[in-house]
Formats: sequence, structure tokens, C-alpha cells
Amino acid sequence: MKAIPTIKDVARMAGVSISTVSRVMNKSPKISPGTSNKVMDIIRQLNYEPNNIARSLSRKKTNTIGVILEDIGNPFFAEIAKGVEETLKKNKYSMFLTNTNFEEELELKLTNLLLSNKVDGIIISPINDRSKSLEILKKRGVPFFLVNCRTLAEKFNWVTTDNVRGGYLATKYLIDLGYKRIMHIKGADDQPSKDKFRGFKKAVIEGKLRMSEQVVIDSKAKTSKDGINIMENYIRQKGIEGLPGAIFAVNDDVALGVLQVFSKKGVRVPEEVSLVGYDDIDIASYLFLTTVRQEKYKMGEIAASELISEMESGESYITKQLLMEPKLIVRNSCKLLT
Amino acid sequence: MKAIPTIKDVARMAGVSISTVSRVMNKSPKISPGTSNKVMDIIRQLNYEPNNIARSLSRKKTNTIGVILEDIGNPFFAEIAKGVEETLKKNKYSMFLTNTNFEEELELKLTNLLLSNKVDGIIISPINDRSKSLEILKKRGVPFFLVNCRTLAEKFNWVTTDNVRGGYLATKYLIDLGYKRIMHIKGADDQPSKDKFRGFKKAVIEGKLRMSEQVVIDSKAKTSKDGINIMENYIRQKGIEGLPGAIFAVNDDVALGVLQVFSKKGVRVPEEVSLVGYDDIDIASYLFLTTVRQEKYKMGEIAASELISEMESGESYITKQLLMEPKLIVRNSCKLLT
DNA sequence: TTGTACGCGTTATCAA
DNA sequence: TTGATAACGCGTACAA
Repeated sequence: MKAIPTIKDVARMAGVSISTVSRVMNKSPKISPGTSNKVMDIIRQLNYEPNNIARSLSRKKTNTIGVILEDIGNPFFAEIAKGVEETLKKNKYSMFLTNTNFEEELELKLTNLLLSNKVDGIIISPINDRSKSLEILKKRGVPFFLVNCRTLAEKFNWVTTDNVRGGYLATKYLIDLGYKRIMHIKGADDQPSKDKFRGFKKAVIEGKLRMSEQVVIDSKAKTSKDGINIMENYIRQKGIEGLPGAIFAVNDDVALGVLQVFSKKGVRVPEEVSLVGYDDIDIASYLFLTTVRQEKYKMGEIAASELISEMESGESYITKQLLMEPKLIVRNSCKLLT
Repeated sequence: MKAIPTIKDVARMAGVSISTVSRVMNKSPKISPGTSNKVMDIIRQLNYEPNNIARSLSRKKTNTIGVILEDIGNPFFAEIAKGVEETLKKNKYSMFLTNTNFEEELELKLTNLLLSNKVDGIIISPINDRSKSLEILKKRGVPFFLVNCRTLAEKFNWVTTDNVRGGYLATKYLIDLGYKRIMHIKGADDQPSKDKFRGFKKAVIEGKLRMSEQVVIDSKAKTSKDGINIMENYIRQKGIEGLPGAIFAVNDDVALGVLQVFSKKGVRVPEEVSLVGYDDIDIASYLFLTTVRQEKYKMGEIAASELISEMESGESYITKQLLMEPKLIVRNSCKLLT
């Protein structure tokens, strides 16, 4: 039969006790080279691999980190995931990746799923900073690290981009180009979106413009589909003439949707409308989209390594809140107003 | 203390045996409403959640499916992953997602990792159809399903697109447009790439053209970076004048790289060169890239549901090999030769 | 250096 | 309808 061999089988065939086999597997120092070799032979012969489930139960440690992201289909999150995964791998952890699809209820379910699966820690990009999942994590005492979200009320650990600054950079760039009436396509009420809007306002005020003259689209834009809907709607209502000269979209994906609509309607970028995105996902460079770069991969790396170092040192009394610097990437989607 | 409660704690507090608690958790029918309620109260009060690790060990079933893809950063695979995940979720399974980064050695490691973690089944997009991982899976007797790969020698279960047909469609389209000299940027020696090339040849021969007059780039192209390198190299050697009028790239990502180089060098698409990609990832539509569509999400769905149905019925004596029809999506990256 | 025996948190079998 | 109790596969304190 091809029953999967257990530690027992190895022990029996090698004529030793299971503890000895266990010691060999874990490279315990107190083991004679003789028995070690004998056991190793059988292990290879049987192709024995320890059962991680049993091992985890006994060790009370799974060596697995749960990762909760909002949408792995989005390159922004995919990059974060990659950064996390590579870092975990280097530290002998595996990753249990899930995504919430921006659904709060699902986020909660996944959190509990990961908890049930006894992951050693969790990295989460929460739907918003007052998410129920965070409360649960806190209460359970599981080590966790937020990514792409800062919390104001709670002293959680997190790493994110300084999105106020990012929003400011994008907007100031447009203002410096000469635009006085700028559209901002807002995101949902997650912290990054709120921060970008804050940056937007800051630049507007600093530029001696009036917020009331800006076109703030109070959407909950997230995806390119949202971008399409929003822009189609806007044009249907106000017409192409109603379009301001410049647009700052909450993220690249949304900006892509806008571009899509524009090319269908024959609105030329940047000749007729200037457009700035956010994130700097790969596609942005192909489309020559001016945008604000976030170091996504790096962000994943940091979250993972910080979480691990917290877990392994047990230093839970230090709150780590890391703010990364965004960078304006100027390409070809904006023009100087003459 | 905030020690996580176990079934024992619940039992003690409810004044019943652990078997009773277990029965309540699993909604066993033979349980009186009275005790059930009593136990449920305690469960809620303690916020008890069963330990999935222990449960899996006892049940000899983890309700988890391992998924091995080549690159989740690539939207093509990300879409497959989404299809898999949603389907699994509907069937009360979770997904353990990993990616090999196109590295054979890593693929092997991950396969063993998933096996150690006792996943109930595996969905894999192997690096090639003779991959060592597949042998192992077969030997272990774990249910598994290939995605985006068909096997000729082995009777494995798989779902993939008819890539011979896809390659044929792309090439024939270019030939019908009037091109007699076409460049094909080949992929690695995975089955899909080989099939696309086969389709390419078929269309060439059927079109009464000669293979020797076609420009076959014998690359192992996978990513947009590969596309960039290949095209820069080509232009450096043969110059822009050396470019054929039409190109069929092994996938959209590679085509994107080509586009990138073209726009830098001022080569206009489709005015000077016609370009066809493969996959129809989201970006393709934004860039008006003519391409061959694969139903990625659907492919993931199918793999997951077929795998589950095999696992749950135990019908391992029936080999499932599913070929999906590709579709040519004509957009704006090719022009009729006049 | 090796073995015995118990524990990890569940499920499942068998009695009661 | 309930409760003991033996698995599940492994790690480990303790004894030898």
C-alpha cells in the first residue's frame, strides 16, 4: 500500500523509539552519529516527511502567517503579497493568503478562519481602521501588523505610505501646472483615501484656491470599473465641456477606468485633460500615467519582517508605526496650462 | 488570563462531557435541545472557536486545497486564483496559495510543503508537463488537478485552453490582414507555449507561407521585462527597418514589454507594426491590444469544482481533460496591409 | 544517548 | 441522549 509513513513506521523499521526519530528530524545534538545515520537511511528510504499538522499541534506553533488583503487581483496588493511572501520564506514561515474583496463581513470571517487555523501572526490590510477584525485580533492577543493603513485611535502596529503627503504632491503638481479647478475622485472611507483627500485639501488651500471651486467626487472608488462608472456618469450629466482641466484619482486602477472612458469619448490626455493617479502599478508606466509611487513590495517586506521580529522577540510593548515616503512620478498624462 | 478556550473549558463550564460539546459544534442530531442550548451559551460566552489544527489531525482532513501557480503578480494567474478561491469558498474549503516564480526547484519545495501540511488536494499550474512535482503528486496519491497545462504522456486531470487553436487564430488573423512575414516571440518550453507555436506553424503552412521566412524568436519569454529585453536586443541588432510588419507575442505581458520599447523608439502601433498578444488580461483592453482571450477565472472555477467533485465522490478512475475554446479579441493594434 | 509516557485539541467508537 | 476513552502524529520532560 502507499499509506503515508509516519514517525512510528520509521521508528519501527529503524528499531528505535519514536522520540529518537523525532530528535533526528529536529537535529537534536544529543544523538549518536550511528543511530542518526541509521534513522536517516530509513527516512530517505520511506520518503518520510513529518506531518505538519501534528507537529503544529504539539509545538503550539504553525510557522504560518495569515495575510488578509483586499484584492489580490489588484497589482497593488499583489506586490505587497509578494514582498510579504519572500520575506516569510526567508524566515521559514509560510503564508496563508486570503482576500476580502473589500467586504467587511468576509474580512471578519477570514480573520476567524485564520485564528482557527492557529496562524502565528497576521498581516492585514483592513477595510477601514475601525474594522471589527482589528478588535478581535487585539482581544485574542495574536501578533498582527497592519499594512496600508494607519490607525489614529488605537496603538496598533502598522506600515503605510504617508498618503497625506502623497495626495499633497499630486495636487500641488497640478496646481503648479496652472490648474485652478481640479477634480478629485475620492475613495472609500479607508484611512489611505481619507489621507489622500486631506493632502488634496492642503495643497488647494496652500495654493490659495478655494475648496468650493474644486470638483470633489464623493465616490467610494476602488477599481477601474468604478472609474468607468463615475466618469461615464459625470459626462452624462455635465457633458465633456463640464470636465475640469485636471483630475487626481484616488488610485491608478480608477485612473485607468477614467482613461478608458476618455479614449472611448475621444477626450485626449493630456491635451484636453490632465490626469494623475496613485500607487504606480506596472501598467501606469505603459500608459505614461503620472502618478504617486508607493513602495508596495517594500511595504510587504517591512510588515513581514517587523511582525516576525516582534513575534520572535516577544517585544509587544513597543508600538511600531512606520510611515513611508511617497514619490511623484512624472510621466506624460499632464500638461502645462498655457 | 486570555488563554484561548478549548473544548475542555467549554465542557467543564457547561457541566457536560467534551463529546457533548463536540456534538453540539458539529450539529449532531442526537442531542437534546436543552443541553444544546446550555452548551451554546457557554460557547458564545467564552467566544470559543474550535482549533482547526486539532480537528484536522483527528478527522484526517484539513478542508484546505493547495494551489501552486507560477506568478500571482501576473493578472493572468491572479484571475485563475480568484476563480479557484471563490469556488472553494462556496464548498467550505480554504485555499493555500503559493507561487513558484517559474522556478522548478521552488515548485518542488512548495509541493512538499503542501503535502506536509496535509492539504486535501492540489491545483497546480506546473512549470512544464514533465515536472518532478507531478510525479510526486501521482506517487503520493493526493487528488490533484492541472490548470493551464495539458499532459500528453500522462493521464492526469487538467483544464486548459486549446492553445494550438489560439495560436492559430492569432496568426491566421495577421495573415488574413496581408502579412507574409510574421514574428513570433516564443515562450518557454511549457505546454501552452509549445501549443501556441504549433498553432502558429499551422496557420503559416495553411496560408501557403514558408516557416523559413518567418521570424521566430527562440526566447523563453514570460514577463513584460522579457518582452523589453527581447525587443531591445532585436532592434539593436537588426534596426527598426529589420522589424517585420506583424508580431505575435506569446502572451500579453510580453506584448506590453514590446509596446513599451516601441513607444520609446517611436515605432507606432499599428501604423508601422501590427501586434497580437495572448490571454486578454485587463490591461490589454486599456491599450487596445488585439489578443486571444482565455477564460482565466472560469478555468480556476472549473479546476476547483472538478477537483472537489473528484475528491468527494472518490471517482479517481475517470480522467478529466478539459479543453476550453479561445477567442480572438480584435481591438486596435493591427492594421490591414494595403 | 535513548526510551517511556504524557500532552496538544479534536473526533469517533463503543458502552451505558 | 450522553460519557469514557482511544486514536490522530508528533514533541518533550523525565527517567533510565
